[in-house]
Amino acid sequence: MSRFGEVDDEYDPHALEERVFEYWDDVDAYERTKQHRADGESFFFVDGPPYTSGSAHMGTTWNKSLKDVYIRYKRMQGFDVTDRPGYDMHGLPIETKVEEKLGFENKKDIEEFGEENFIEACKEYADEQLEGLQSDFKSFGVWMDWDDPYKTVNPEYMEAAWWGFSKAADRGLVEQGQRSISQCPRCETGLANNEVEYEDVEDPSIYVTFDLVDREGSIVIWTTTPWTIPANAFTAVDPDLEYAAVRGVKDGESDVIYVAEACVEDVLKKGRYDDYEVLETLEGSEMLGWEYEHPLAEEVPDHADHDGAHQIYAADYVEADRTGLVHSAPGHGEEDFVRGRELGFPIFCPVGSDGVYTEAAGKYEGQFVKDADEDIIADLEANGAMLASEHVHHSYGHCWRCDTGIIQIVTDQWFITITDVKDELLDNIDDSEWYPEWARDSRFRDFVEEAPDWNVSRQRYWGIPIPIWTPEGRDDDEDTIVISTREELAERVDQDIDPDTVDIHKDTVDDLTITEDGTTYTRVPDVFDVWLDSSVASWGTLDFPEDDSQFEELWPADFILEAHDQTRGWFWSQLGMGTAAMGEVPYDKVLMHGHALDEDGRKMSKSVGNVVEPHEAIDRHGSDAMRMFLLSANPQGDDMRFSWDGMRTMENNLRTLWNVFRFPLPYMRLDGFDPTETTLESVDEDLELVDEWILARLQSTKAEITEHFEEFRQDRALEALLEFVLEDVSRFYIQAVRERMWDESDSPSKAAAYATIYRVLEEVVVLLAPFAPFVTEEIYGTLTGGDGHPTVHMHDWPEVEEYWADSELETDVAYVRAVEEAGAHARQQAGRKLRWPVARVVVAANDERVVEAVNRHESLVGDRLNAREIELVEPGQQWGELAYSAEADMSKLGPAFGGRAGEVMNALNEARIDEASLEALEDAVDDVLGDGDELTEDMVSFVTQTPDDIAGTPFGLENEEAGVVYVDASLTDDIESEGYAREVIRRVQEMRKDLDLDVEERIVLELEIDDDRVADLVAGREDLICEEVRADELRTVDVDNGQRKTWDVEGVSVELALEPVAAEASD
RNA sequence: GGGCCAAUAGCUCAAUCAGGUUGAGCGCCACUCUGAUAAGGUGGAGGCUCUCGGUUCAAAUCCGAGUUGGCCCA
Repeated sequence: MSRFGEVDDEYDPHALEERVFEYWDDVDAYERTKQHRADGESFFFVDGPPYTSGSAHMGTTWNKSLKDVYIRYKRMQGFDVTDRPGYDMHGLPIETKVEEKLGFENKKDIEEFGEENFIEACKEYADEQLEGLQSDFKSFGVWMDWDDPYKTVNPEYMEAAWWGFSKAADRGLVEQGQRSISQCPRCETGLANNEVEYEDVEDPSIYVTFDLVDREGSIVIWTTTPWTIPANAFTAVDPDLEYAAVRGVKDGESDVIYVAEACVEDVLKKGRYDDYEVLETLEGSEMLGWEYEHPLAEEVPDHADHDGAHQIYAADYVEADRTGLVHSAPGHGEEDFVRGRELGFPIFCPVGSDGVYTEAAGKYEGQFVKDADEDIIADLEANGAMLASEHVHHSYGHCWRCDTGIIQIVTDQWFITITDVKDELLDNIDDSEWYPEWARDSRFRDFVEEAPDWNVSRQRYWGIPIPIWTPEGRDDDEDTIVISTREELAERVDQDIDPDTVDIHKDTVDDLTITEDGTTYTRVPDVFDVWLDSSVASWGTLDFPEDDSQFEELWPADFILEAHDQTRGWFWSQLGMGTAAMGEVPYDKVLMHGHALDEDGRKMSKSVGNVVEPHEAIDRHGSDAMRMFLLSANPQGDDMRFSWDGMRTMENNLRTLWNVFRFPLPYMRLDGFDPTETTLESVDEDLELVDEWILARLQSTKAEITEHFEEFRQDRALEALLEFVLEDVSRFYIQAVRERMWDESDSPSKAAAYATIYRVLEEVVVLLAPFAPFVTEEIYGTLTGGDGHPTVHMHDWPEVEEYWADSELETDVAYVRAVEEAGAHARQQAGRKLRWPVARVVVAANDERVVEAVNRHESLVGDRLNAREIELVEPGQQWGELAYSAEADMSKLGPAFGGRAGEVMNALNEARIDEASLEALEDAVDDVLGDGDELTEDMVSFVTQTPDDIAGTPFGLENEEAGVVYVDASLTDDIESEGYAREVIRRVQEMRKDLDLDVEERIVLELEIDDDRVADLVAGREDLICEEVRADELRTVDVDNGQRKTWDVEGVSVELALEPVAAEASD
């Protein structure tokens, strides 16, 4: 780009972004930026791998934008940042998508299709999805190493998982065992807790009576899963809870039932008893050991029949809810299973992995459990064991992928027994720093404290095979071989394989056997839970252990950043795996952001139809605006509401930046301004106050932005930067230096303004580059020509230059601006447009610094407020003809007046007095002051009430009242003369614009004013008018080539006509 | 059912930790400027600070109980 070249008149994000993409390509911007930092201190960022199904939604887009902004920021600070993106490509979600595509119903279809073919189809599908995600991420300018992402399906990555797992096994943390797990009967695999989604469904709700063996009556249990009744082994009570024996009467017959005392009324009502009587109450502990009969003993002949079966036991999962007695089936429920094992019971589970009753279920054999509910309910009724049967709406777990209702069954699974290292896990949490802190201390810690052993085995195909080989014919966890690398695999297996080329997916490794000491070992057929894949990302991303060149230096990760759903996901799996394998937490700093919600704060969901696609946002407002909008949201734990309005605002902000940037370009070009020669340092002597001020503001803005970045509050950094650009640069500085740019001669002042604005723009663009990488690139290129870096993203992060810092000056100008704003307000109150001069502006200051500031900037204030004269009233002095009231300071009034403080405040606010003294004030509020009440200086501040013709407006900084600006709007002939002249000028300018005249074009003007007095006043300013509108003479005009128009100026009719001089000459 | 977080102007948020007359930006409306012009400036309207209790002279703020939303867990 050539320096100060022509740029688009308007900010057009789409054309601009397209140009920048091409430019990046042409100059290898990304590669060179990375290369530029290759020798820097390393910063190890690890990308949490998105799952490759579906495209990038607004949440993913937010996540990647955040990553990009911090990566760019760190790079600019000189760090060599690891930026390898990752993709999570294994797992059930992809299997189910592929099954859907192929029209498969269950595992049998897959087996017929062939494991190898199925795995290949999954890989193809995942790769397709990956490409879609990559192009989405690239489209909004994320700079990561897209040519070399880590993929969880690559052999070297799978090996990283094997290695980690084998380290955990070395520490004795891998075991096989029975567990009660959530099983998806369709996918025929166990699910991790975090793969279970809860939905509201209708289920049976039954109250069942178990007849007692040694005494009259029965106990009552409640359940929503009738299909677990066949597996009942015992019933649980709370030994400390009060229970009651109740005789209920129904249809003339009576039953004795036992329930918790608190539940008596509810249960009897459910059972539709006409009347009841409490026979006795007893503690749960007194019921322990009572024996009862299995209500389906005949239907299920093989039911649990061991010693101690069908008795009452204590358990801590009992609550005084429903009946206060809990039907317990250790072959199903997790708590039941744990308690059953404690009691030493054998586990009876008559249900297969497909949810169909086995032979052990007797009468129900071959039925799908949920379908058997009806039969079981009917049988219980027939057996007289049904107290009440109804239905209930409740939330019930479903498979996260196929939406099938899960069942709890006990099966053999492989575990990483992280409960054995719970203390270590909790200790390791403290080695990580979280933003926000509560995410770690409240949320994460709670989760880790309660986390059970990690079930890592899945009975599926598309995953990393579990690298465990067991002696043939056995599948227990004794004498196992755990393989850690491909090399080790090649060495130990009986078959001949090449470790460099072998793909270690299930179809390949299933056939491999190991023979050692005369024993043949075969692999356990399971694959890993997909969460184990990403849990090893901190070394998998380095291709460790295959490539050990970086691990030592980089590990653990310096920084990770994900949404709050990853507390139970990646944040946890990495802690678990890191601790099990390495004894350490694999990350130092964690930034946890929220989810992207719709405009109403609801979750975006396809079924609701409120999803905003990122590409639509880009189409409407551009990538830069979208990024800035996303990055303007607080990243620490809070959810973000998407807002089209917010998007538009960001685009408008960029448009203002664009206008600020292109405004000085024509002048700089015209004057041949060369920023390498005319540097800020070279024009130091010629800098005007406003230049020094904007440079000082720039320094404190830089400091503020960097501080926010270090606290992971890029939203606040952006806010500070935008405020600087919009408030300080656009609305104040540019306004103030415009006239210096118009100066046609080469003045030192103009050079100083150029150098200042150049420095400001350059640094602004660098500071904004991490947020808006496109527009900043183009601006930077235009400013630097060939002299800068090839890309703004190679630039160093701007540091505060103490030389230019000047907090006193910043404060002074802040006062001046406050005066100006208040003056403009007062003008409006007085009904005097800015075009009309006012006789004087009086600044009544409360503070000596205001006096200084206004003195130093008197002409600036005078110009801006179009005042003939600026008058100052020193602190402590009073300006004539003012009335006063008072404002109360509640922090003083409260303690002094107690309950009456509010009343006193109101009286003070309403009081009107002639002089600002406490005595006068006390008199005015006499009726609310009691005997001995006294007002003091610090309780009140006086407020002025102004006379006619004069409007006053208070001004100040941040709640501190610094004084009052009065505008004297009384009229004189001189003022009216200029005012009317300005009215004429402005209308002529508008007509010039209508005629599309060039700025330099000369005209002749005709001027006809109805009102004699006004005509005289305007005549006195003919020179001014001619000069401003570039009129050569005033005379009658032939409007064939020009324009004639009659205007209403403050009620006076003014006829104007003009034509260009050139046009007239050609007549 | 339990844990964590949030709730303040139409919208996005600040003020909450350390109690003292609720603020900003955007949007809307009116006015204004006219050599950045699909830009700029000024003003106005707009708040039972989610509800109910408590502590206090004083509560958006502290405490308790709810309601709604989000995430997590069962």
